[in-house]
Amino acid sequence: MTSTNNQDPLAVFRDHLRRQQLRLTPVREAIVRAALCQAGHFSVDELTRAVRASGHEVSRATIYRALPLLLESGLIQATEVSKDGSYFEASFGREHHDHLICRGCGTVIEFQFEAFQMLEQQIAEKYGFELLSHVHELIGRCAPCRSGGDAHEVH
Amino acid sequence: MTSTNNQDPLAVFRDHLRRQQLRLTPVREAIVRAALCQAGHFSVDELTRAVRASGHEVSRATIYRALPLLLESGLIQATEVSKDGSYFEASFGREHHDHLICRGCGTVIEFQFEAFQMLEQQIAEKYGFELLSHVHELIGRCAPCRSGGDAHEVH
DNA sequence: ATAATTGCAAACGCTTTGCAACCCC
DNA sequence: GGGGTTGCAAAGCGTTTGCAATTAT
Repeated sequence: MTSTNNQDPLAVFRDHLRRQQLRLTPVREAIVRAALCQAGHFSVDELTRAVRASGHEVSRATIYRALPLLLESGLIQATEVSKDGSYFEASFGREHHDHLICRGCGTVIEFQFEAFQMLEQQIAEKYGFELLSHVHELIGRCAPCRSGGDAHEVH
Repeated sequence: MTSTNNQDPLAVFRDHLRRQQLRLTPVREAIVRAALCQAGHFSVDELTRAVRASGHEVSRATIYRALPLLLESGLIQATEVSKDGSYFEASFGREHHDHLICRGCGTVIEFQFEAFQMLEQQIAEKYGFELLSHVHELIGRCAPCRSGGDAHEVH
């Protein structure tokens, strides 16, 4: 129950900016409004179009520069839509597993927990989906990184 | 219990290639070997370095062209490491939720299931992690796409 | 022999950044 | 008026692709 959480999101945003001596410009305001109006998930391009549709010229560069501010102030969050690709792992003959990842040093621990699979199956069925695959990653800080202070930066 | 599953991975790969009238070249063989030797997760660059370290000149382009073949033949899988960014959603005042995504039409359904959170917490503790966030996406085919045949391609 | 494979370099799409003009505070 | 903000265009980065030479079958 923080003080700003029940306020108008724009106030939250302005406070966040002020705390860093940054400015609330009309363009940024339009970006915030547009972002909050988005029904569900949106890409940078979709947000850009939405801002422009609201009558504000804006360059993609400005959107890109504003996004971190919206994220920091908690108005939006990165959806982490599963990005198939970029990383791989050998799977020949291996059991399925999910990942526990340390944000500090990048360590990846594999874990298996059948209970998850069953619950996932139930949810898929509930919505009439045929389940093909899933992404399940737990992101945290491992014991060494928690005590050791700053990140080690590996992977 | 398919016929090839217990064979040597290279045989699986060769079979897969042959089925499509593709060729097993020394370079591809080296790529397969290197991929299977990788301890855990690897990027395209890491794989390229590994192949080169094994004594084979190879261009990144060739690696990129070979990866789909390894994926199709089931020797490796895309890890889908959470790619923070690219997609966002408004989070101001919203409850946490996870996503059920249709591979056919891109529909995203949000779901909440407390049981997951508790299990995740348990796993994190088991490995001494402080849990910061998680990514949990179920990927499947929605009812319309299952019956309607081919994808609709939306989002 | 013939069609697949390869490396190179150019093209691509998305994101970041340097810079000069601009404008909020 | 000073320092943050913006747009533009250029640069980056990872991935894809056209092409001519090469090679597996």
